[in-house]
Amino acid sequence: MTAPARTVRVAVSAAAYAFDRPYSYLLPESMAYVRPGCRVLVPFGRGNRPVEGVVLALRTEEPSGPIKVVQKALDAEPVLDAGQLRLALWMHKRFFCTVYDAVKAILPAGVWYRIQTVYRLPEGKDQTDALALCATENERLLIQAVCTHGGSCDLEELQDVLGEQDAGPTLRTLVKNGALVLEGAEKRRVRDKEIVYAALAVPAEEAQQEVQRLRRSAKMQASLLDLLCSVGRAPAKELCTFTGASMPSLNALVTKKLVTLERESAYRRPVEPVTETQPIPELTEGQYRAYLGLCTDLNAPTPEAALLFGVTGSGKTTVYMHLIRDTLEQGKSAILLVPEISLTPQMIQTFSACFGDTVAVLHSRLSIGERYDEWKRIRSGDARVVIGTRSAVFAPVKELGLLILDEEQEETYKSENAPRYHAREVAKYRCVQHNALLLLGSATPDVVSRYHASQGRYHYYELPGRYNQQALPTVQIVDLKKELRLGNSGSVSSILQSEIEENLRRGEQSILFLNRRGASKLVTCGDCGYVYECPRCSVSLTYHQFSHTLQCHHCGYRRRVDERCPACGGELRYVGDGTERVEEELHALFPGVETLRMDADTIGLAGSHERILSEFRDKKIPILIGTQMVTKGLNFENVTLVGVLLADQSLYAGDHRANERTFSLITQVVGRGGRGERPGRAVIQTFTPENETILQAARQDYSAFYESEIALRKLHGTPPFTEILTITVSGLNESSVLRGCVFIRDYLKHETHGAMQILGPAPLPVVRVMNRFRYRVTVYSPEGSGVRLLIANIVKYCNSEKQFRDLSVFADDDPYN
DNA sequence: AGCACGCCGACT
DNA sequence: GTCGGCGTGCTC
Repeated sequence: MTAPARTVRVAVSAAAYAFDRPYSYLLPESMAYVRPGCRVLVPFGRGNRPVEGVVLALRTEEPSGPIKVVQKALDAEPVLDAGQLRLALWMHKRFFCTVYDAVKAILPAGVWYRIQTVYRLPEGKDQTDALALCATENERLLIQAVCTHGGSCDLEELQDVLGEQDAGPTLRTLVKNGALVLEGAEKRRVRDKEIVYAALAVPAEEAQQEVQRLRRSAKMQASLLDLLCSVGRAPAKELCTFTGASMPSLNALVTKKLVTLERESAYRRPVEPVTETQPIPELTEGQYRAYLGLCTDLNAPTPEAALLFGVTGSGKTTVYMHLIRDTLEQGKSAILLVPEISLTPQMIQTFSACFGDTVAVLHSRLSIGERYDEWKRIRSGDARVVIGTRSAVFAPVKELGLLILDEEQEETYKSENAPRYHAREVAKYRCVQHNALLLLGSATPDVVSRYHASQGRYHYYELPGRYNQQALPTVQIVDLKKELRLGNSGSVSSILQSEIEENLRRGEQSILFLNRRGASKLVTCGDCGYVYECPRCSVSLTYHQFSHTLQCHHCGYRRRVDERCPACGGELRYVGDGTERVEEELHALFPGVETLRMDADTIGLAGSHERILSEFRDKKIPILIGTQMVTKGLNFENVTLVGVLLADQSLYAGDHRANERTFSLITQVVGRGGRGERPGRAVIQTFTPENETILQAARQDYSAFYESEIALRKLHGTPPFTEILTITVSGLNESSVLRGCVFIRDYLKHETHGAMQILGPAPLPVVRVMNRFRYRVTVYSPEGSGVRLLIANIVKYCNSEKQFRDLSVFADDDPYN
C-alpha cells in the first residue's frame, strides 16, 4: 500500500496582491517533517525561479491538475505558530496586503534568508555528460564554469563568464536540455551569536606544573593557563584581553590538550543586563483607584479593552508598572507599546530597574542581530515584558496577558507601507485571541477611542491631575496678525521675546516648537513671483541655510540656490521661517545666548537624538528649538517656558483629523513646561487666536475638545460614525490615474447602491511625488458593511487588468495622510 | 513583479 | 531565412 500523496498549501513571497493565494505543491517523502508555519523553497512562475514560501496547511488528497514539487525545507521547526498564521491571514483580509507582507511584519528581519538562484549539474551527471549536451561554445563555457566552482554556481558568477552577453537565454537552454538544474540556495542574514569558553582539560595541579614549564618557552600560554587555573572556566575573549594574549596562544594550549574550548549560544543585548532590581514606585490614591478597576479587568476571563486617561505627569507609567507586575505574577507576559523609543530612554531604564532581565526592547534602531536576539529571548519565555514601537505588537510572548498602547492617538502606530496596519487594531485582535487585556493610555485620546469608551465598548478610567499637584502652565495666546500690524514680522513675538528674556534672567530653560525644518518654506522672486519647485514633485523647495541648498522634503532632491532669480534676474526672497531661520533670529535677539536645534537635519546621525537632549539637560543650554520631536516625552525640571511659534500649522490639513492633531500637539508641548518645582508658562502664537481647538488646547481641556469634536464628526459622518477606507491610485500619467479612480469610484457606487458616501478622485496633499501622480477614492462605510470585500476585489482587478497596466493601486484602512 | 511565449521588423 | 525587439498573459 502506498502512502497518499502529501501536498502543502503555500503562501509565496513572490506573489503580488492581485494573485496572492495559496499555491499547492507536492511534498517529497524526505520532507515529511514539514508542518504549517515552516518555510520552504519552491519553484514559482513560468521560469520556475526559486522563491521562499510559508506552509499554511497540509493536505493528503490527490492534487488535481499539474503540480510542482517543494525543492527544500528551510525550517525544521515552524517559525510561525498556529495563532501567528491565523493573524497573517487576518491581516491579509483586513489590511489589503499579501500574506507574505503580513508574515514579514510578524517575524524579525533576522530570521529571513537571502535566496540565491544557483545552477548545478543534475544528480548523477558529470562534466562529460553535461558537455555532451552542449551545442554552442557559450554553453560549454558555462558548464565548465559550473564545474570549476565545485558543481554549483550562482547567476552572477556565470554572467561574468560571458561578459557583455546575457547569460539568461543560454542557461535556460541548458536547463531545458537537462545539462543543468536550477535551484535556490538560502543564506541566513544573521548568525546565532556564540561565545567561546575556555576550560581546563586537566586537573588544576597538573596544569600548574605545566605553567612552570611554559614560563620559559611560551610566556603568553603560561599566563593564560595560570589564569585558567584560578578561574577554571571563562570566555576565551576575556582571557585574552586580561592576559594580553591572542587566540593562537590559546589554540596552542588546546593542541597540547591542556585546555578545551566550548561554544555556548548567547544573546546580543541592547540593554545592559540588570543585577539587582528596585521596587516599583508606589501609587497615589488617585492612581490606586484607576489601578483597582484595571485589575478587575485584567483578571476577567475575557477582558474588555480599557482606556486610561491621564494628563502628562499624572503617572500613567506607574499604573502600567503595577499592572505588568500583576500580569507577571499570573505567569503571563505583557507588551508595552510606545510611539517612539528614542523619546523614552528613561522609561526603559525604569522598567529594567524594576523588572530586571525579563524586560526586552524592540525597535527599529536596534541592529538586526540585537532585534533578532531580543525576539528569541521573548519567544523562549526568558523575556516576559516587552517595550517597543509599532512592530513590537507582534512580539511572540509566552501567554499574552496585557497589551498597553501608550499615547494611543499617536500616528506612528499606523504603518504607511504594506502591510498598512494600525498597531491598535492588531493589538485588539491579539488580545481577543489570547483573552488578554488591551489598555489604551493617553493624555489626549483618539476621539474614536474616547467615543467607544463613552459607549461602554471600552472601560474608562481617569487619573486625577498632575503629579505632585503641580499647577498647569499659565498660557498666553499671541495674535500674530496684531504682531504684524505692529511691524514685527519675525517668528518670535514681542511677548514671547520678553518671556524668554525673563527665563534667561532666572537661569531657566525654554523650548520652542515649530513644525517646519529647514530655514525657509520657499524661495520666491520679489519681482516676477518665480518659486523654486521640485522637478519631480508638486512642492516648493525648502531652503536649508546650513548647506546653502534647496531641498525637496518628499524625494530628497537638492540643488544649489542661485544668486538672483533664474527667470528674471530679480532679487530672491525667503518666505516662511523654518527651525534654522528661527535659530538665527534668536541669535540676533539674544546675542551670545547658546541655542540647540533638534529636527530631522540635526539628528540625522544615529544616537544624536539622545545626545542633543542630554546636552540640553546637562549643559543647561538656555533655548531648545525643534520640530515635532520636542513635543514628546521630554521631562526636564528646569524647563519653565514653552513657545508654540505657529499653532495654526497643522490645523488646515483638510482631513478629519486636523483638529485632533492640533489639539494633541499643542497640549503636549504646553505640558512640557513646569515639570519641576517652579510653575510653567506657555506662549502660543497663532493667526487665529479665536480658534476653538487652540483655545481648548491652551486650557488643556480635553473634555471640551472631545465634546465639540465628536459633534462635528457626527455632523460630517466621519469616524467613529463611519469607517474610512481609501483606494489610492498612482502613475506617471495624470489622466490615466484619474480614469482609474473614476472606474473604481463608479464600480463601488454601483455595487453599494448608494448605501454609503464615496468621494473622489481627490489628489493627495502632495499630488505628485517622484513624477508619479497620486489620487484617491474615499469610502465612508458603516461598520461591518462588507465593503472591504468589494474593495479587495476592485484593487485586485485593477492590478491585473491591462487597461490599468501603468497604474499602481492599493487600498488602505483609515490612512493618516 | 518577473518570466516565457509569440508575433513583427531589421539584419546576415 | 534568423535574431531580437516588445506586447501579452500567467503564476500550483
